[in-house]
Amino acid sequence: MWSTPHGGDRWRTSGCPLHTVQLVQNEAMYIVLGAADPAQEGTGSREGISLLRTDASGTPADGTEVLDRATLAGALRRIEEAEHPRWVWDRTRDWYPELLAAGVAVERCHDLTLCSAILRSSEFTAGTGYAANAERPVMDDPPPLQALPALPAAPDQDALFDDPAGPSGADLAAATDLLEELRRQLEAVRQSTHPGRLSLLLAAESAGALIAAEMQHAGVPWSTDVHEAVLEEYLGARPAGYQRPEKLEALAAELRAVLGAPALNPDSPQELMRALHRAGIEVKTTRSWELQQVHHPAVAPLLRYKKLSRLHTANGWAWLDAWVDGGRFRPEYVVGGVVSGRWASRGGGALQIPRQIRSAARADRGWKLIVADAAQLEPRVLVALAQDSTMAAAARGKDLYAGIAAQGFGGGDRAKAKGALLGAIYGATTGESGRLLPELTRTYPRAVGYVEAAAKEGARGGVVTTRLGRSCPPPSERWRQAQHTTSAEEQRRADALARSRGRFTRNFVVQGSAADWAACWLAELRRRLRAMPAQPEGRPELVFFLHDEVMVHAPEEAVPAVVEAVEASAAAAKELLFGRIPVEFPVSVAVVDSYDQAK
DNA sequence: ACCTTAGGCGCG
DNA sequence: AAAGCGCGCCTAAGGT
Repeated sequence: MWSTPHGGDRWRTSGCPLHTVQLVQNEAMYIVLGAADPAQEGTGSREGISLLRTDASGTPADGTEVLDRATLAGALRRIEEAEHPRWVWDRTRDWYPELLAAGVAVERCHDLTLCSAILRSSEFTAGTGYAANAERPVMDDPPPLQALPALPAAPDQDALFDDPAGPSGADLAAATDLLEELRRQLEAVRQSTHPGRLSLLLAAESAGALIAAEMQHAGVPWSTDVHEAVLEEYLGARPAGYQRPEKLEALAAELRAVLGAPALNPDSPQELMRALHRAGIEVKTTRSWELQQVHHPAVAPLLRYKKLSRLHTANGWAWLDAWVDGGRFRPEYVVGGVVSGRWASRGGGALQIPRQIRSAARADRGWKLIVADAAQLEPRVLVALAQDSTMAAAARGKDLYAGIAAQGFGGGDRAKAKGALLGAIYGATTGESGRLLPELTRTYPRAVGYVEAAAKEGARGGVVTTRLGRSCPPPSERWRQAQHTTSAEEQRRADALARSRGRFTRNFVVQGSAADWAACWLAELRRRLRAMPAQPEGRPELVFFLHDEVMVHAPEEAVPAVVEAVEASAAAAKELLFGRIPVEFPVSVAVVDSYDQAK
């Protein structure tokens, strides 16, 4: 029986069966890659790559080896095949794209920069002194995204390591320094309050860095023809230069006529607002949802214009020119780009591919897309975190919200159940979900209590932590200053700031733990895909990942095995995070020719 | 001529 | 049907 009437750790969540899943392999040998250390090697050359072997505790196994840049890729391939090490480097994104371009893939790594960021802020390592010692130039935060030059659609990867100004060039850290940092990190994990969870998180994060580079290398198979056909259908023929497409211009003309504003530029919110007011349409903003409430002949063409204009500017011909090359869409994924552990992206809007154009993402002939997403991931993660037995019972089926409604919540209305639960996770205060919160709290005190506690901790300036140990940033100095004030006016501002931070931390524990789960899912799936035998056409490849959704491009013969791997990996991720608990994390899997056919 | 911010909207 | 979380990217608008 997994449910006991009161208190304590009611579910057995310890004893993650790490041996069943090889995400974390402690027996793996580490090989540190960095610059040859001039002091030790006496070469004085920064061109050489130094390679240090260590055992699983970070103790050097034998002497260093210095590799020539020109022969590096070949040497790494041989070592990878013979020794299956865990490669250690400062930043995966500095090494791996070039290795992939040279045809070298590695099984696993330890990304010192990403792991450093986690360990520095994690509450689990607060007592280890790691944070105080980690302030070293090589482990500094990556520069802000705006400071980085935008990448072209397909980075020129012809020449391996021949760019002296490249990231693995002159600023490469000495391997001996990196080894020292690795040992500090391993020690921090050992001394932490949850070594098992943290080592899992570091392994998953590092695997994510490998996967991000591999996905950018592979790209999403993308049909320019299909995309252009969609654009022509919605917008008309491709315009010359920077003109509006035909159908967009026609809508603009209609709008000008209906509003009696012959010079109106509908792209200008200010002009649009004035024209709407002159026509007697009293809106406070020009947002679509507000316009939808209004009955006026201008509304329909305006909404249509906005929709098409969005398609044209965000994912039109210019987007195709910039981001699709050689039949592949190659966005850049930024692992560690979101504090919650989600990935960010840069270029091409990879996290916002609109439904309108998803038909252009299509499998090669003889191949399929396997599109899988975790059903209602965040609510299920909350159930597991909070160990809410009542809600777990509602989560037995495939549809958690229907299960909650079936337990009588909201008068059995599924939409109300969904709204209330998501509202609790996001911190809604008004509207229907706000009104339903008391009932939700009465019915599921543990689940609601869990996010309420996180909100309370954040509002008082505290830090909260995900299941595997990723902690949110502390409040800024300005936030803390604002909290003790005397004037009533400033106190209201301070309270608003406190509530805002509360909503952030409330959501952080759920979104971040869901990201923990997804990272393990993805890493385990990659491991299983790599273990599959190659088909004559090639082997399955991960081509896309979006928070709780993955896409695999695979030869048809491999499809059943891929589907099985997707599902097994989801089950494995659950056990890795929570052990054997009575909560399922079902994935819905679609085998399709194009992305739009999936849900 | 550039850079930043705001409004708006796409995705989860 | 929309407020409450996390993002990126577009244009217009308001700076310097």
